[in-house]
Order: sequence, then structure tokens, then C-alpha cells
Amino acid sequence: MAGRPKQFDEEVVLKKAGELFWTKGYEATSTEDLLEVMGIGKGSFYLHFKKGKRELYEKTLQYFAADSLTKLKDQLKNSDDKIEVVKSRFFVRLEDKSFREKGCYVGNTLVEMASLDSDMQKKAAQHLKKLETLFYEVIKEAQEEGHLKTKEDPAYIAKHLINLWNGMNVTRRMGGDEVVLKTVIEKNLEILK
Amino acid sequence: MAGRPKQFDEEVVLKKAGELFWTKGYEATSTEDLLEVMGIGKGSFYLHFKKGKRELYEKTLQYFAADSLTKLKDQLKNSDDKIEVVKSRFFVRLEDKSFREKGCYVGNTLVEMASLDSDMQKKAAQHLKKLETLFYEVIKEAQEEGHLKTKEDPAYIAKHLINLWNGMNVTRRMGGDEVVLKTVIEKNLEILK
DNA sequence: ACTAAAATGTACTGATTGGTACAAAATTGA
DNA sequence: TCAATTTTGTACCAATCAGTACATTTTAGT
Repeated sequence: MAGRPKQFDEEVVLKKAGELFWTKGYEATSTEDLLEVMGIGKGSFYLHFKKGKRELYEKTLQYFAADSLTKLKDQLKNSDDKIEVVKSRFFVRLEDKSFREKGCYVGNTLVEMASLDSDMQKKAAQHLKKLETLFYEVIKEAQEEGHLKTKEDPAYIAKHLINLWNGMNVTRRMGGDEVVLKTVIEKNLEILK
Repeated sequence: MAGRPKQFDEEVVLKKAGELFWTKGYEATSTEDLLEVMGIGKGSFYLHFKKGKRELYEKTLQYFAADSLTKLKDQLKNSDDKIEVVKSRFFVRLEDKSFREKGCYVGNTLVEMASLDSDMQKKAAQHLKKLETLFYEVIKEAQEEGHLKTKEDPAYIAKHLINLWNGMNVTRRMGGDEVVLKTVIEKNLEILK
């Protein structure tokens, strides 16, 4: 192996680009904006991301979604009250101001890409589906181990939670009434009883 | 009054432009795309919409949101089971295929405009808030007239419904599982008991 | 020291963007 | 019929877009 060494860390650059995409959306983010926040030039960019902006977006989405899911799985692994971990995920998100402005990266993608790029839309849908499946597994196990009294179909409960998640991330952006929305989330989570 | 007569109907043109914005979003829709579907030239366009694309978007959003709300109000006026009217609004939307691809115009705007144009975001939020308020009024009246047994705060129920609405319009775009989602909606609407 | 390999910075491209300028066309009222 | 008024179509504009070409720089191995 030879050649000039890379002057940037791919993971760092992905995080920075992802934050911008997350905030502004795909179309409204220009390649030059991205280069600036990533701190690299066009030469390096198109060498490492041959398909340009589109490839970069896909990689940031993959990175953020996988990272987020991994962290949730870790929390679940280290907890003896997995239902509480799931619940707290909603409240943590609800209290974090930065998410009020940005929403959910995956959900935003699902909305923006719907007519723009159906492959990307499918990818976003798959990421949300993974989260739904994780909810499903946690719920099913909790039922089997007697930590949940409810006899509802775990597939239904999981879908309810994903729908709550999607709704919450849009409703927050209406502003105001944070308290009422919190109540809505609390009561919706009472399905986990 | 004199002058060459206008060759287009503003309402018709607003509908056509709105459909395109609704499908593709603000940024991804070019002015030339709009001119084509509207069937008018640049001269007419910039004469009647002095602020261009941005003004057009705002007017389509206003038109669609007001129109949708008016229709709902009419349905309510002509019905003796207003709660059922509210419920059916969810199911009608859920069954209409075109909404699976397009989502909710106001909700989409809330997401896309969040960082792009905060004035427009506020306008979208206000439209959703109007729907929430209408829900509130229907629920309150139904409670007072004994058509609803629930003693829950109507403000909370209304917010729950708006959140369900927002969630549904995003979740649908994940595709698949239409049946489970319908169950989710049904059970969420059981709050209206 | 030299060569091959990889990364970088910059100049450049053609296409598209939203928007303007303005002359031509079509109307009404005098 | 003609002047005033309004709408329309078209030629044009500078800015920005995503992306390419390529010479330069920096490294590792010989």
C-alpha cells in the first residue's frame, strides 16, 4: 500500500454531513454546504463517494439508523426492565430540544423521498421496520416472562409504538403544548401494562 | 375596467400546482414544472404571483387546508353523530391509495419547512392546530350532550387525535401491513367512547 | 533517489435554477 | 378608431447546481 494518506475520518465526516442532511433535508442541502461542514474538497469527496450527494445521504442514513438501533439494543441488553427502556426512549426524545427542530431522520427521509427516490424511501422504511421488530421482540419476551399482563398481539403493540413514534416527531414540530403532548405519549404508552 | 382577459382560473391553477407540490415537496418542484402543470407562461405567473414559487406554495397550502377543513365542518353540520364523522375521516384517509403516496400536505410541509422557512412552518402548524381545535370542539360538545362517556380532558383527546393523524400519514409510507395499521387506528380511536 | 499509488485542491463544465424585461396581443371605454 | 389597461409569450439573466478533469502533493516500497 502506498499513496498520500487520507486526511479525514470517514465516520466523523459522515456524522457531520448527516447532521446537515437531518436538519435541512436532502434537496435543500447543497453539495458545497456538505463539503464545507465535512471540511474536505471536491477531489476527495468524489473520490470516496463516487455517486456523490446521493451516496453520501444513503451512508449517513445507514450510519445514524444503525447507530441508534445499536445503542437501543445495548440499553436493552444491560437492563432487567426492558419495557421501561422502550418507554424511556420516547421521553428522552421528547425532552431533547434538538429533536423538536429536526424530527426523526428516518421519518423525515420517508416523507421527503417518497416521490423523489423510491429506493431511498424503501431503505428508510426498512430502518423503521427494524425498530418495529425490536419493539415486537421486547414485547413478546416480556409477555412470555410475565412482565406484561396485556394479552394484545405484540405485532399490533409494536405497530402502535412505531406509529406513536412517527406521530410524535411530527406533532412536536407544531410547537406549543409540550405538556399536553407529554400526556398523550404517557397515555399511549399505557398499552405497555 | 379594461385589458386583455385572464386566460386561467386562479382556483384551478392553485389546485394543479398544489397537487404537484403535495406530491414532490417544495424544493424538489421546479418553477418550470409548475408552469407546465398550471398551463401558463412565466409572464402571467410572475404577474399574478409576484413573489413567485414561494407565494404560490403558500397559497396552495392555504387553499388545500381551508378546503379540507371546510368540507369536514360541512359534514359535521349535516350529521347527528359527529364523533362518527371524525372517526370516518381517519378511515377514509387510510383507504385512499393516493394518500399513501402523498401523505398529508400540511404534515409534509411541517416537516420540510422546519429549517427551510420558519414562517411557512408556522402556517402549517396553525392549519393543524385548527383541525385540533375542531376536534376539541366536537369532543367537548359530545361530552356535554352525553354522546361520549369518557371524562378525559377534550384538549388531551384532541391532541391524541392530531398525533394519531400525523403518525398515520407517516407510518403508511412504510408500506405493507395495512391491516395491522388499521387495527392500530381503530384501537386508538376507541378513546372516543 | 525514484517510482507507483493514493489523496487533494482547483479550475472548469454544461445544465438548471428562480426570476426579470419588455414587446406583442387582447380587451374596454371614450 | 384609438388610447388606456391588462395579460401573455419569449428572450434573456446571473447564480447556483452537481459533477468532472487533471495537475499537484504526499506517502510507501524499492
